[in-house]
Amino acid sequence: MGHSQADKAKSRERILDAAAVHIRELGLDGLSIAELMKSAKLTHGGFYGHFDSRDQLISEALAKALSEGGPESARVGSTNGPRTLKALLNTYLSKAHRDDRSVGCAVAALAGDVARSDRRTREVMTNYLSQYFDKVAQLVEGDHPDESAIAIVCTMVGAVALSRVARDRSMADEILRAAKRSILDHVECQAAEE
Amino acid sequence: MGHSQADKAKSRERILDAAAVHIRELGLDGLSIAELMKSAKLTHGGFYGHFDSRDQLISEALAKALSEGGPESARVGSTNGPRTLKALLNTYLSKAHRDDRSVGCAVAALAGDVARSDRRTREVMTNYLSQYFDKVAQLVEGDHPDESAIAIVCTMVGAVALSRVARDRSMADEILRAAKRSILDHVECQAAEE
DNA sequence: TGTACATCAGTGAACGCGCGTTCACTGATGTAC
DNA sequence: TGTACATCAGTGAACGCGCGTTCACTGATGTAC
Repeated sequence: MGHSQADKAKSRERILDAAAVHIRELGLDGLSIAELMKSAKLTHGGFYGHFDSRDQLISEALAKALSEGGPESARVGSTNGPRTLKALLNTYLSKAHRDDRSVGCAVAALAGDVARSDRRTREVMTNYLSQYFDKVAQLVEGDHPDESAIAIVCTMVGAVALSRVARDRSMADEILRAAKRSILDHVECQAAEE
Repeated sequence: MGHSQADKAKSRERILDAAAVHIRELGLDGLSIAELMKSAKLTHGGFYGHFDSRDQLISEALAKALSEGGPESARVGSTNGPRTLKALLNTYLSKAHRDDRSVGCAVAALAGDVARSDRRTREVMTNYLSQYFDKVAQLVEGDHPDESAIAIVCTMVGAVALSRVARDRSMADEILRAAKRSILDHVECQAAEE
């Protein structure tokens, strides 16, 4: 085994990447360090050379998962993020996003888990939400863009979460469709008011 | 110890009541049978006299939690449930509902957990959602009450979940307020259109 | 260039612990005479 | 009414297991001469 700083940093990155996937698939409680280290092609004992504790890993993995965003979905405002509300909704409220939790939006997958978690983990998602609201606000017009943006994000997150619950395929699809239509109706309706 | 059927049924009910609270507080993974039985004033060995397995308990406890609804919130259409959309939102999107998960809406608390759960557990929440959408649809007017109702429920659930994540109190409150205002604006705006 | 040594990322056995589950037992109650 | 027995809800010790965490060790690489 080598021991350059660069190699160690790469291992840490590999663990974190795997963890960001694991938590979205299995939930915060579902991640096991032994399984995680297998995914990163390492033995479980090595974990504590990179992280102080499971809790620290979780909060860092959540940050990583959030930064990956979703299927281009959450990366609003980034260079290649969606430029319109409609484009955002088309990716965020897509069947592809619903069906692949492992690379999707961590808010939709983990909000319930994070609400029960420790201070640091909640802070990570809180900070992300705050920025995310702002970015979505830039995509909406009307008298209260900030208020609208918050409500739109609530609808988006709720829709993906509920669509993943529904065992009935047509109901699951209908949830995504209804949320998208309703959000677009809302902004059009408000625009017409002026 | 007695052994009448009535006594046994009462014990089972006590376990189920406690479980419905535990899962909302701790998540589906957070419930421990030993802790649960302590809450029900029994020893943990007795559990299997009432349930076949932890999984069976979870799906029944979820049904129980859902039927309890929330702080009068989810019991739309029941005798003492809210009669208007505004009344529903005032209870569902209240600080009291956000701050007491243990008796609140199980969808807001557990949608993410249930999405990762077994078939039976997902079915329980799916069936509940289907009925809930219908009940909310009865409270909205406009051209597409079903579609609107689904989107409204997504917004409500998302808002409570995100408000529970936010560590910043004012941000948490703002999420509830924005969701409420936005939903009411939406229905008014659509009504004005006609 | 070649050898001797120091470094330290990663290994894998071991730890105590709490989990879900099983089961032989207890003892209060209901039933039979 | 009083005694003997059957029932069975609940008890509590025990099970194997996987968890998070620790630690003495390994062995490939970098450095010194």
